[in-house]
Amino acid sequence: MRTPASASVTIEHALLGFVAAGPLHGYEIYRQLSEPAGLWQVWRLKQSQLYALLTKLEEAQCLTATLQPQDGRPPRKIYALTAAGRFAFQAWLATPVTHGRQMRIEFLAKLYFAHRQEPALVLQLLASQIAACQGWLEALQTPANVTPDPAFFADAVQQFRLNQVESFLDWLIACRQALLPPVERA
Amino acid sequence: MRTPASASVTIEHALLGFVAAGPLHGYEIYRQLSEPAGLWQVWRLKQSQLYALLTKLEEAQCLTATLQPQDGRPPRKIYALTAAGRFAFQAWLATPVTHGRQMRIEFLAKLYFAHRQEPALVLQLLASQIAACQGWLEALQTPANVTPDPAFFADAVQQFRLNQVESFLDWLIACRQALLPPVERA
DNA sequence: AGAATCATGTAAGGGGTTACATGATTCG
DNA sequence: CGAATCATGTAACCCCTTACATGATTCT
Repeated sequence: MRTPASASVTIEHALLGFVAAGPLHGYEIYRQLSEPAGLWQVWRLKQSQLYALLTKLEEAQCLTATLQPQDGRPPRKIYALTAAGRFAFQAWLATPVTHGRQMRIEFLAKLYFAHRQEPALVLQLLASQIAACQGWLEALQTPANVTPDPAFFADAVQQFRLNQVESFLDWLIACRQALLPPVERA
Repeated sequence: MRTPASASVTIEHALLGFVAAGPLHGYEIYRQLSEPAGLWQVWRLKQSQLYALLTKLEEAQCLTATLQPQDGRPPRKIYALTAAGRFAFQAWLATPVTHGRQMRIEFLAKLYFAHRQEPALVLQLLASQIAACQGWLEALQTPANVTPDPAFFADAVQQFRLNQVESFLDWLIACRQALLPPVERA
């Protein structure tokens, strides 16, 4: 009964990225998802969960399905993006993640699809995520988040978080460097 | 029906740490857990989940409960550690986490209880976690995990992981430095 | 012929979250 | 007197995971 209401652009929107290049049936999506050097590296889905998510995306009208009968086999459900689906996917792809815990899976998934779609997109994604991380850094250094009298545990947690964000930034910047044409170096 | 069987020393064993200093009733555990500068920083439990976990720990015979009636109130359930519970807690506390994703909550929880119990324990915990992280680093550099021909995405993921582990190590070592008596500097 | 794989799913179970229930005490 | 807090929980729900079901091809 509870409407998600607030913009919950969640990771399942990543799946739209497989269909973005053209209509596909469920099992083919599963195979692309499972390629060892691909998205599988960071997001491992069970087949059954994939089917559940596809059904959900269909209900959310991000995907439309058409049945393609096969002789002597269950019919394939060919999924294609709706206009809303294409919009939702591009929005997901362009939005940086808002918490450090989303870097490990969700941001890397964005990176995967950005690179698949159009390598130039990767630079935009990196830029907006770098800006977001710099924002986290400032928030962490805000007086409200700095414990007045230093206690071991609170300090350790604070340092841990600073350290995490800084390391994300280092990595993001290194990724950007790696993408700039080598010509730039003079 | 499936027995966890293999050593699944999970985070709920952290709760035993509250009782380690002496028997407590559920609500008091909740209050200590909710102190803003304490474990709350890293692990936020709903009251109902806390009660559920306490029940589970009781069923697992890590805790015993004795009812203490109060007039005009529901009786308090006073929890105390069993021998098995004390053992399980010490084992949990002494074991480094095995995956990077467990650093953010579970390792910091270990740190919290180690410091509460006995500051000297913190150094042992740091040392064993440092060793574990160095192991992860070596595993990541193993030929099996290094992609033969460099592809953008696989490389980015690999670099992300290396970067994460290195940053954990930096932080762990900085924590250790902060704990060594300042006398050491000459 | 028999086993494995392709290609869909459905069903049951476990764990966690949200919301609700209860009844006295204390605070303003 | 009314509201918030203390101090226990229970009930319903959602999500994910594991296991099972189906029925035809393809491989040995």
